Amino acid sequence: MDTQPAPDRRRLPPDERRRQIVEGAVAFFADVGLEGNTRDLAKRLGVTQSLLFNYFAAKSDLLEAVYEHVYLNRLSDDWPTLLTDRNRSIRDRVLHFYDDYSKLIFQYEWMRIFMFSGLAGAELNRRYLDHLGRVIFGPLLAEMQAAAPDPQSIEIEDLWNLHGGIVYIGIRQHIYQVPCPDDPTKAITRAVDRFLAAFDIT
Amino acid sequence: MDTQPAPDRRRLPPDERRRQIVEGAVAFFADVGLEGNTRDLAKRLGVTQSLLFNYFAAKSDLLEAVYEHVYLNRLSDDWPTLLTDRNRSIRDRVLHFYDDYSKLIFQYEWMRIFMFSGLAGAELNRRYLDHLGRVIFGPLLAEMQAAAPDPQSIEIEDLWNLHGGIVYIGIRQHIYQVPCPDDPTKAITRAVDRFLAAFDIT
DNA sequence: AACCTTATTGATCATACGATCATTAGTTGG
DNA sequence: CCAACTAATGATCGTATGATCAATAAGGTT
Repeated sequence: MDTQPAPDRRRLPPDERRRQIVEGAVAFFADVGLEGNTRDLAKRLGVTQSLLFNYFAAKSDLLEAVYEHVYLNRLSDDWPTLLTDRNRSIRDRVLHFYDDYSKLIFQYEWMRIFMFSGLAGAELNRRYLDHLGRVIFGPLLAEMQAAAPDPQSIEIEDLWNLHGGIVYIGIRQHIYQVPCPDDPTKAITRAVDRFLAAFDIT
Repeated sequence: MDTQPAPDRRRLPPDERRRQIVEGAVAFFADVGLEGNTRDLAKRLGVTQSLLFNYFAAKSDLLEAVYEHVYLNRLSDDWPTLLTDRNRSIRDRVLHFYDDYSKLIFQYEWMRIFMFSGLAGAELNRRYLDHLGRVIFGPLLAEMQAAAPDPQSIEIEDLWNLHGGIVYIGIRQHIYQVPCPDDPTKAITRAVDRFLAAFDIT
């Protein structure tokens, strides 16, 4: 047996250390919740608890950085363009969107931190869902109505239902941690196809 | 202005006090999460913090009572019977079930405590979902397969998708607290009808 | 009305946690 | 190789929190 390879690599460049702390904090708070304590986090990072306060004046500031790290770039700007590209079938577009989207959100850290902050009443979640409604489901509803024989039959609430059924896979996987399909693609495809068929969208 | 009407109604019968504490604790922990502290709970109840420990040896015991109060009778024994009653149409049975079920679970306290305990990794949630799968979705799948022209086309995962889309209404309402339909009946009915139509179940 | 039982309280303890700061030691530039 | 800068540490503070227990007083019984 040899000596421990890196007993304590102290004195990282501040940028790097900060990044390390934030990424560790994301993983940590995703596990234990936003009320996880700074001592346990420091232990997991292999640094002292006081070091955290050299980089963040208060725990709430660290949580802000965690939010920013997790929420940033979670919604691609390309999706509205993708969803309104009438050179492709609605089915193609929706499946492509949910393929991308599920890869982004069906992740342990995102799912859990989103849920933790939602339960804490964070405004961030409402803003996110509002954004999702305006930027994704608004245009998508218009596209579907344009493609459906009876446009008035589709409502925004139907889209939320489609969405909820899909998101629920991630909730089962990462929140309740019950057995569910490793690859959600099949379930998503079937749900989308049922949805489009119901409105006679081809 | 008069004196306070009931400054402190002390000395309730133990059973009644215990019930009052548990019910208050359900509401309290649903609001602030399972890590809410006993002093705030006592303040909300209008009793001293130490009184709580006369009824529960530890906070964890109080939480057990909260779980029991919230989870108990959340799954009616009648539903399996209802769902397998072939004198009624599948549509009737499913709508009836989700009418009952949504009334039971689309409640602030249930939704939030279920989510809080799920995030905390509680075995209770897995047991509940497992029970749901065996007692509700198992029989329901069999009924649908018996009623569908192509029985093999329906999978249990499709039922979870239907379920998730419906449950997501409650999640939006009570977890994220975003605008959503006051009465979910319409959205549920539409989702169920789309589902049954997709499998040609009449 | 006095008494007794016990539900309830108030004071208190031990620990957990966020936050602070003087001290230590890793790294870089000359 | 040394000095200066500062990243990182360790000790410590104040408060919050779960839990304990002797003292108190509400409410029924006689």
